[in-house]
Amino acid sequence: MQAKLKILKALGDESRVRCLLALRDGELCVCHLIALLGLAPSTVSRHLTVLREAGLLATRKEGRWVHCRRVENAAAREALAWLDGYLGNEGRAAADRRRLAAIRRRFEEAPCPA
Amino acid sequence: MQAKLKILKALGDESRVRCLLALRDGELCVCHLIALLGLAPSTVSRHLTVLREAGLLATRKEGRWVHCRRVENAAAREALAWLDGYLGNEGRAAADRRRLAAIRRRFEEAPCPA
DNA sequence: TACATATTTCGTCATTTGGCGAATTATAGG
DNA sequence: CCTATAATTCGCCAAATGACGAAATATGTA
Repeated sequence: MQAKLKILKALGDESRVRCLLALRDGELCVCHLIALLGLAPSTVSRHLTVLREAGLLATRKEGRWVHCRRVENAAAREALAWLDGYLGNEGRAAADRRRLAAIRRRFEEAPCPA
Repeated sequence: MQAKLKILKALGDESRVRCLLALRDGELCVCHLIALLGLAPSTVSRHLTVLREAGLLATRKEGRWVHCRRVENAAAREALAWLDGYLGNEGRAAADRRRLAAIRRRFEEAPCPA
């Protein structure tokens, strides 16, 4: 029960939930998430560590950037699929999705302003 | 998103999850949950308040006893149904179910030892 | 090499959390 | 009434949490 409970605990924070929902459509780099959440880089990094340690998030380093994606194992997928259905259409998640599109575009032109 | 997030936060604690799973098979009185968790009555009461404020738990007073049950609305049911599937068969939950049967039996004979 | 960028780690701070025991409230029974 | 029982509320404490900024750690670029 401990592993899944850790997942539950990790889901008990709005910023972390927003990160996970933002990753529905594929990988994002940390600077995207920093821009999305509007929090200090160190704070976002901490949240991502919690998600990683809960087994919900995997990261991949590419040059200076760290790309984040959801983890694919059973315990994570079960939780994430439910999360998507439960919160994926709530106001905040929809707004984030729109903002994220803009952030993606912006980052294709200019470097990360984090 | 706030209401559902409150639910998520409420689910981020092992004792509260155990209470909710214990309530799968129907109402329980607070003293059953106290016996099940092995925590101080005041602590259990606090957890139950969190669950009630999250909209997951309803209570009904009958004489000296307070009976707890799961709430039936959509947001709660969605979360609880998922929780049952996700954690309902984990070791701890199964053990709790067994212990609960014993606790129920015991309480039919003697008064609450909380 | 020197510098800028992306991210993490660390130290600090205020707030929240989960636990307890003592006191309080409500109700049933002698 | 008085007492016992079931719960809750309150005050306390230690530990965890979420936020920040400063410093450290890569890594690409001039």
